Amino acid sequence: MYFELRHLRTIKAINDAGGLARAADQMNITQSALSHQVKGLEDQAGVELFVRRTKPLRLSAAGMRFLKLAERVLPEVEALEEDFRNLRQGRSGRLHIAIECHACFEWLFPVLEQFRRAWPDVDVDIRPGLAFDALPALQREDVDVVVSSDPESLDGIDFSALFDYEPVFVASSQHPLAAKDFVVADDFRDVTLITYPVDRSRLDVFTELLLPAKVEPRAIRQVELTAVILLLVASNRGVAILPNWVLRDVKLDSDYVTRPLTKRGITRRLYAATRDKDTSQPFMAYLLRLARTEPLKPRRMSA
Amino acid sequence: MYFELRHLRTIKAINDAGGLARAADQMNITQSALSHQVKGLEDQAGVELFVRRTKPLRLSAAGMRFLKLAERVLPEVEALEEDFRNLRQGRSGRLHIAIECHACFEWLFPVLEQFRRAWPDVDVDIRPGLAFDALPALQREDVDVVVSSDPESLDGIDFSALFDYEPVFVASSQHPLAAKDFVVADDFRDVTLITYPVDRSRLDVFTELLLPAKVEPRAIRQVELTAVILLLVASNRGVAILPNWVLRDVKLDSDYVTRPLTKRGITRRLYAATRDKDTSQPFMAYLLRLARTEPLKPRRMSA
DNA sequence: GCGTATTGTGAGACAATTTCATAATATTCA
DNA sequence: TGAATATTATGAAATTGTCTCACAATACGC
Repeated sequence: MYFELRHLRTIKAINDAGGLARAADQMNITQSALSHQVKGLEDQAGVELFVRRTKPLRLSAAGMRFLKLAERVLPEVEALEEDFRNLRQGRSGRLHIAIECHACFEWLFPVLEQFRRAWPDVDVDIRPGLAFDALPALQREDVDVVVSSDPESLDGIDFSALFDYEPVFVASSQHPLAAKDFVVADDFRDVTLITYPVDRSRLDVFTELLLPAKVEPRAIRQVELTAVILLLVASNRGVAILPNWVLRDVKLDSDYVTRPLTKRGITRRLYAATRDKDTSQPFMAYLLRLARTEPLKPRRMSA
Repeated sequence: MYFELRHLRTIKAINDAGGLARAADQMNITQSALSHQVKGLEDQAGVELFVRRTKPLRLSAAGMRFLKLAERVLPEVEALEEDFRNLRQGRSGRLHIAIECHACFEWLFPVLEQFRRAWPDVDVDIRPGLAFDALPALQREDVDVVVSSDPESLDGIDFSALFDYEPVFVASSQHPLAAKDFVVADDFRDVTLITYPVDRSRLDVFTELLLPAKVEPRAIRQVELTAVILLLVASNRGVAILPNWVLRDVKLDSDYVTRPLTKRGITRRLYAATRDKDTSQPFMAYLLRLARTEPLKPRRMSA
């Protein structure tokens, strides 16, 4: 017993049109074809779907059940068809973003907030869980964008530069190192370093400064939330390295100071990785444009 | 762009089996056929449903939407198929009952209560609205049983006798007519008659007694609920004619008395009309058996 | 009843799906 | 890396299913 959507469409059409002949007209097929089809369907179901005592035939009790199913299912199917039409025209789609850098929440949220207004039909999500192996996940279409500062040459993957940022040293204004104009690797031997709870290979402090200099901080404390890191730093429980954009909106707060890493400062660049076939999609282009400009805009200062 | 359930089944199978070849096996079809089908489906949709970078191919973002639809829709379709299988075996079905006689609620409810326990998959309902034209509705499969006391010879309709009943006169024990051993038509000239709010042609008092004798009661009051009729009768606001089964469970209550109509009493017979093709259905036969015995069983007396 | 509207049926035309055989491509493991 | 294996793709032929055409059968309305 195998039903098809065709059958659901038929039942609904016959019910709507109030008869087999009219329904056939409406579906642009012969009345004969419909008659055959109904016969086949009733054979399949093993149940009489129509009452044939009267002349425009009517749905039987069993037929009514079939109709109910049709009226629940067909709209859903049509919604998907509409969805795909939009997808072809680039109006809808999926935008699941994996972020490798933990602090990126800070600028990504406002970006997505603005994005949603422009592309309401796009299914937006952030998936922090995939920090590992984000690029394979991108190739597998588990996600659609990966934000990363380490571009790789990968088949079918585009890396678009977003903006430059500077990992800066943050410490309490009471901290001894606050007296310096800039900090260097050796300065970390005697500090408690507060970091995000991720592998060292994904922390700028280590990759850019401490690992090359083979310096190990006195202690490391891992904290999830950026706001909490800043809180701990302000109360002089440790120091941190954070991207400058994080500090933008709290700079006037004088509980802590920021200093460059090394005399010249360190500059890094953030990239968005996308599948090349998606890169030029309208909504993807829109996101990239937004992500390039939004984080650099001035923002209101925190209280 | 036309989707079919076949496509939903395919997507689901490929996802479940984790690959096209395994899915083909599982569906008892060649791998080639599935490949062709998927190609056709993607052409239809105009959207890539699978990621083909890797070897066991995987669903793309768009494919996932398709899968979601499949997982919502397919169980519903299978439920209907199961429903039809039951229907063929007579385990499920519909039992919508039209009652012409207003008082039939009284014995029908307990009957259906018991029926439901034995046939939980049958869709039971009472449709009092259809009192008019109930038999055409039966032919049209708008209902499945009609309870009536006026059998007609109709094509495709069976009338099964249920039980005999006696329309009896009910009056307050204070009422003058309570003194008589039986009542006749002429006795009604000076009484207020309480009836159900239906046409006279469906009230036994009129069809069996008053119309033939051309007697008109002094006043008629129409009341919907049997319990209310009894209440009014008990407080001597009028008299009524009710089927004896209604009075069975309140007989010992001495506020009112019952008397036969005419010296010999009047006997009527109740029938269940069904479509002949349904009459021998197991659950229909069960209902008829129940309806023949249940109303005659002794019931607990009311308080 | 008779004309009209509606549904049913069989044979052939047409379209879609499946199979078979085989190529192309990815993955695995030595 | 390269051979062996697993997986998917493709084209042509066979098969199956669906539709059309012509007409028979049946119900409806006046």
